Order: sequence, then C-alpha cells, then structure tokens
Amino acid sequence: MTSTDSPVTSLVGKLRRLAPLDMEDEQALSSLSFRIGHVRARTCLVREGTMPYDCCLLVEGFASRSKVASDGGRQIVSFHVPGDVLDIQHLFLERADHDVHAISDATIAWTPMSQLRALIMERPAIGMAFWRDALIDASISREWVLNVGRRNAKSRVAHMLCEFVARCNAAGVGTPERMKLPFTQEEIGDATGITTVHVNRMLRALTEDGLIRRDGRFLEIEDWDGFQKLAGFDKGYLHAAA
Amino acid sequence: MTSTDSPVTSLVGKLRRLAPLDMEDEQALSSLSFRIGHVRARTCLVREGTMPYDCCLLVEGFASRSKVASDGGRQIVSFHVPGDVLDIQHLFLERADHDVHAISDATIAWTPMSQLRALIMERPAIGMAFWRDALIDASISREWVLNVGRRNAKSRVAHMLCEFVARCNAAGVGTPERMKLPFTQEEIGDATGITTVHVNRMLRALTEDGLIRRDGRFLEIEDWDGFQKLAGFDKGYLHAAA
DNA sequence: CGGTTCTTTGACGAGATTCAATGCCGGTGG
DNA sequence: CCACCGGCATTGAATCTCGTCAAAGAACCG
Repeated sequence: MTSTDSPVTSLVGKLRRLAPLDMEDEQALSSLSFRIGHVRARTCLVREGTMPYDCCLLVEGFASRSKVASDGGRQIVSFHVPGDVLDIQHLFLERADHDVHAISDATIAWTPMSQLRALIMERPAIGMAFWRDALIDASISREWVLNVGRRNAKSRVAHMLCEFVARCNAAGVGTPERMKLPFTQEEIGDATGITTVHVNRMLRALTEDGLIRRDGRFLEIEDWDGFQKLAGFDKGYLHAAA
Repeated sequence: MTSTDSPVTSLVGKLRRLAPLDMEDEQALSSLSFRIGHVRARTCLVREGTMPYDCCLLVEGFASRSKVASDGGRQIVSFHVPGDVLDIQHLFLERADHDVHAISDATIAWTPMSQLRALIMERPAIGMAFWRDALIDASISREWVLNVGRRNAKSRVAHMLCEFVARCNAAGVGTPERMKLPFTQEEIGDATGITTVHVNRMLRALTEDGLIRRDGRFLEIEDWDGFQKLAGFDKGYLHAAA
C-alpha cells in the first residue's frame, strides 16, 4: 500500500473479502467523494461525544479506538490496520461513544457519512459487507473482554500481538517473521489493561521463553505455534477476516 | 411482561425505541413464525462453533453471552434482558464465536434466521433498527473492555450492576429501588473478571459503604448517585437504549 | 428433610502496581 | 558534527490488590 493508491483500493479489497461485490458495487464505491489527509502519530480523529459529519477510512498507518475512565485511565478497545473504516460505529448513532486516534503517522480518507449510509441502504451487497464488518468488529471486541478479563499479563500481551500480526498479515502490511510494531509499551499496556512497567517485564519474559525476538520496535516471532498457544489465540473470532 | 404476551410485543417495543416503525413494519414483524420455548436456568441456547438455523429472542428472563479461555476459565461478555435478540451477531456470519446461556428460567421465541434476514434487507426501518441494535451492542462491549481492563474490583462489580439496573429499567422489569438479581456471585465474577470469593468481598464492601442493601438475591440501591459515581457509570454508552 | 448449590469468612501467597532512578535512542539546534 | 533534550525503555524494591485454598454456614429444591 502506497499513498498514491486510490483510497478506495484498500476499502474495496476488504469489502470484497466480506461479501461478493459486482462491478456496479465497486463503481459506486469509487464514486464516493474522498478528502485525503496525512496526520501525525497521536492525532485525534474522532472525539467521544461528538457526531462527525465525515467518516474516516484508514488508508495507511495504524489507529486505535479508546475510552477514558473517570479516574483518567485510558483503555484502548481496538486497533486498526489499513482498509479499516474507523467510525462505522457511528454511522447510525447520534454521538461517538469513544475516541479514535492515529497510533502512527497515517493517511486518512474522509468521506461524508451520508454518502456511505446511502450506499449501504441502496446496494445490498455493500450493505452486507458492512454488516459483516460490523459484526466481526463486535466479535473482536468480545475476544478483548475475554483477554483482559481472564488471561494473565503474559498471555494478554501475547494475544494482542497475535491479533495484530494476523490482521496486518491479512491487510498485507507484515508477516510473523518480521514486523514493525507501531505501539509504544504504554499503548500495549492501555490495550491489555496492565501498566507500562509490567508490559516491559512480560515482553522480556516472552523473549526469554524463546517465543519472540525484538530489536527496537521490530518484532520477530520465533515460534509462531508456541506463541499462539501461550496466548490462547484462535483466529476463529476474526471470522476469516484475517 | 407475561409469557402470554405475543413474543413480538417485547421485540417491537425495543425496535420502536431504535427507529420509527410504521404499521406495515409492525405487521411484518408479527408475521414472523415463532416457536415458543421455556427453558431452565443454565440451558445452553447457542454453542460456539455451530451455526444455528433459528434466531432466538429473549421474551422473559435473562441470558448471557460467554466465551471460554483455553485454560477453561469462562468470561461472560454480555448479559441480556427481555426484548433482546440473543444471536443477531450470527445473522450474517457463518459460525457462532461464543456461547449463549439462559441465566434464569426463561421464555424464548425461536424464529428462522432466513425470515429475519429477509425482513432486515427488505424493510429499511426494520433494517435500521437492527443496525442500531447491533451498534449499541458493540458499544456496550467496548465499555466492558474498559470495565474489566481499567477499573478495580469494587468499581467493576458496581458498574456491572449499574448497567443491569439501567437496562432492566428500560425493559420494564425492575427499578433501582428493588430488583431481583438473576446472577449467582460466580456469574458476577465471570462477567467482571474476578473470583467468586472476591465478588463476595466487594459486595460486602459496597454494602458497608451504604451504597447498596441486599437480602438474598434482592438488591436495593441505597444511593444511586453515589453508586454510579463509584462505578464510573455514565449511561451514554447505552445510546438511549436504556 | 437430605442433598446440593450458593454464600460467607479467614489465612496465606502470587501477580501486578507503584515509585523511583537510570539508560537508551532519535531528533534538533548550535 | 556533536551536545543536548525529550520521549521511551528498562530495572529494582516495596507495597497492595486480588487469587487460592479450605471450611463452615445458609438457602433452596425435590
């Protein structure tokens, strides 16, 4: 994926995996009016409580959805890879119930919510693809509840990395052999419900177990089967979306 | 709600709150063919990995969705009140990614998935209502990630009870003044990611704080404002569905 | 009324947090 | 080109929350 691709390329690629689109469907998607933007890491794209007029599509880079607890603690509730629609959650609701932030420098394509809504209501195949996307998103969210609720810190971190690798792989932006992680250890902690310090210790433990290798922000998974086993990772919940 | 009501009564009531339905929409819903069943507490209604042919609507009683970790630990990922469609998650996916169980004795209305799918695709208002239902479901799931990821045990339990009271209230089956809880303490623990023993301690702490009162399975919230504050509960994430 | 499930309590231990300090790396400007 | 600076990673020690184990008591159901 380069930033010179049409913003719809990654979207069409993703939707096609979710439901069979015909030529007219793809043309309809191409006719959406996009506004391209390049944003720096940590840019806030959607703020809780607001109702964005435009819908943002992640073309390149990584993003996260997060919520803030009353004590100020942040919980990341999902991360996103190129091709993901970042606020499909708000297409049919009045206000955003969470924040969306860029994790890395990113390329975003903005398109009016109204156009997307119309497409979903008028073209059954596109509607079906978005339905499936939303349902898979919900499935991932349930897996995250299990992850933070039931697994110990080491498995949690491993599970999050497994999902990241699997989804990046599906989006064509990385392989288990070697990946650049966009996350700081603080962000991994915010996603797994543990502290930065403890994330560091767990990464060290995973390295000492011979499951992963790290240099800088690069991650190499030494033992993909063993890593998934320790994480309790079973890609079924991704519903073949990865 | 009594079991002699039509199974669609609670469903129509719920959908009407989500999108304006006209007479024809309501007639279409009434024309769905239902099979009514009474099940005992703990009955499994949907099993992970299967693809149910029928869709189950909760008419009376309570239910939960849950997942099982590889070490055998169970995580409840949501609970449900009368009027909820229990496996809308699977309408457009090939296999269930979680279990559904009755929490209490319950009345279930089964209707063919195909009929419901057709209704959603053919009647825009009904489609919209189900879209909103699914998106609100996802919003609740995100809040649960925050709950188990970021809050301490006392707040977690309190938050879960706040949501339960709010949703029961909206479904017309209870008030904060006095409610019958369907959950065992083990189930509260499975939903909040803590052990049964610790749930018991936290309930005692909440009682000693003067926030709640208990006798048997009955719960009375003494200080609803203080209770919500301690829980960090803000009903915004329910999107006016409660 | 007998058995089962659920609740309650105490003592102890493990896992994760907190606090604090140091080291490292990349970027920026002199 | 090097020195400095800020963000991020790493580590140790003390502390605390929550889990584990075990046992007894209460409530419920057939």
